[in-house]
Amino acid sequence: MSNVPTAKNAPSENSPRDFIRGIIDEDLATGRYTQVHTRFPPEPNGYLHIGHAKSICLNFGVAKEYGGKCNLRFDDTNPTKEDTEYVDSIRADVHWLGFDWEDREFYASDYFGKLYDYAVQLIEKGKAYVDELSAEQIREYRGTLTEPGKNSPWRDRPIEESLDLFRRMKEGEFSDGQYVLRAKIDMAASNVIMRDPTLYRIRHAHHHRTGDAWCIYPMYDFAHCLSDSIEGISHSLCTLEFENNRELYDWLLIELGTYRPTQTEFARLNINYTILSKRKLIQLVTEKHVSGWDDPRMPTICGLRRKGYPPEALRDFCARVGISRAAGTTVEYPMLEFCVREALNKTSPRVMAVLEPVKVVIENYPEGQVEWFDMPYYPAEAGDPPAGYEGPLTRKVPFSRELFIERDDFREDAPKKFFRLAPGKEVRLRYAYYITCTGVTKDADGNISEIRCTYDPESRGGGTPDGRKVKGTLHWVEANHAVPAEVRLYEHLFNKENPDDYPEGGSFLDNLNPDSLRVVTASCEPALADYPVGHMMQFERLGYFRMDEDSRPGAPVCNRTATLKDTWAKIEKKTEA
RNA sequence: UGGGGUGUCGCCAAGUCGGUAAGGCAACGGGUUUUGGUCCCGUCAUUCGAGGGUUCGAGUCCUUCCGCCCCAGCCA
Repeated sequence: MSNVPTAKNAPSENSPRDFIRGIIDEDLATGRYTQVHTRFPPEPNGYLHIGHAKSICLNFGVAKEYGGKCNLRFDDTNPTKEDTEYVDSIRADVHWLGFDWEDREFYASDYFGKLYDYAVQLIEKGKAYVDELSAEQIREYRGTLTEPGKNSPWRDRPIEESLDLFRRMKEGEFSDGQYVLRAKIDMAASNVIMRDPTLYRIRHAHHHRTGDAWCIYPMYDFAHCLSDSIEGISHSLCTLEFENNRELYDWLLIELGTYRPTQTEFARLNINYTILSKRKLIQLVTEKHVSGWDDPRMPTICGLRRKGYPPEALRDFCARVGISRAAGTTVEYPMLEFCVREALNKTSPRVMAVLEPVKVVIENYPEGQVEWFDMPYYPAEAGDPPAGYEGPLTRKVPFSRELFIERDDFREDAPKKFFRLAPGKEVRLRYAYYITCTGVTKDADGNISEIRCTYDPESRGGGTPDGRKVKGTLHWVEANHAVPAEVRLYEHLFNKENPDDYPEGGSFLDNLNPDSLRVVTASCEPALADYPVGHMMQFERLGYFRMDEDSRPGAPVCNRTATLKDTWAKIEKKTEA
């Protein structure tokens, strides 16, 4: 009755508008469809990446906005490439992204029986035939983009004969490649896909779900439209490269007289400095250019998750990027990073860690004394703790005579706009004291081994009675309580905006960035020793980090998710130039 | 040189019936600030791939041209 969605269920104001939602509005208004039913149909032959996230957000998003449904369907029609490892990862990734297919998890292989029956119907109608040309011959007979193809000598084989042969193909009487089932359409069609496309091929291979029950498998074009039809899909959304296949999609469903979904194509996602080709992603993994599918430098969902990208950031990114039919457009990586920072800024507790430490000795601070400061995880200006957060709001941080600060935060010869620590200059140590640099101690090689300072006892907490201002506030870690952490700093995996841009005879691998991973041992505040795997935090003034799976008790491993915006680096660069 | 698509600011992307170019990212100014972060405020397309045409008026209509993407798997 009345949860039949109509155009009135149109998305709210803040939902992104795009041509697909426009089409749905119209279909609902004209009554072409009365409900929105989409599907996300991955082939389980690899891990999902951020390009898939766009499709997932679109399909599940549109269904939700219109009060409809979205199925998860595995397009598992090619047993030689597919595996349960992939279906498991896909299920996990879609869930992690925040979408739920409820009880609608389907497999094209669920329909092998029905699909076989449809194929028989097509043969009976005289619209399909069993061909015995070899793969090479079929290619030759197909013609070229500018020349028509020619009919197979088996094209007009009697229906009964095709029926018999097709049955025997299924029974396993023939070897791989001996016969195929082809649609009888038009060998002169200008759309090459319509030149008697192959519908079924023989593959004596073990299927991850149907085992050895079948030795003939339907092709994508045959299985996909019918799977959509069987599931009652209204809007079958796919990427642009399937545009040419739409004619066959429609042809098959019309010939078979079944319920007819509408296929609509949209442009796939491209991001600069990254590669989203499944083939190349597999190559990166198998040739060990990365540590695995979930290497934080990978654009896979699991890689981004491990790097620390939150699902809401990915969803936000997909919404901001939008949907269009303009192919070959490339989104700039900073757009993704913006979404990540925006999500993390609101939810990440602040802590302190020093990536590249240099020692500071506070000459007038009592030797042996340790003070413990209560420091807020969620400083007021950084927003409130995330909704539902019930953990501690502060932690204890020790302070003493010997500290570490970031090497970058000190300059012997400070440039004009440098307002961090330098000889004679005063800065604030976050939440602690004001210190003034009195000099440096150097080792035999002339490297700074210690920065000597004095502190103002009146400035405890980070302010002074006289209200004097300091321009710089530095993060720091007390030297004797510092917890060492392995910190993995990531850069783009490729050092070229378009990794596929390489000279003749080269490879995208030539564009691999040798510095995409840098590991440092950071000095962290004690609280860091106990955070669980997956914990997200901001290292003040540095960036967002995530506790990695490789962490061990007392030996944290942190992945840098993203840096904070660094205005100083920009100023410095500009003054250099 | 066949067919199918597509071209709006550095990037992504809105632009009903033709009515006089949204928004986001980036960038650049300025304010606030115990993160050179966040936040706030401001600047940023007389022009819509190019040329013609129709019209009082065109990104939107007509026309010619140009660029880019996809299709010749028994892959999806």
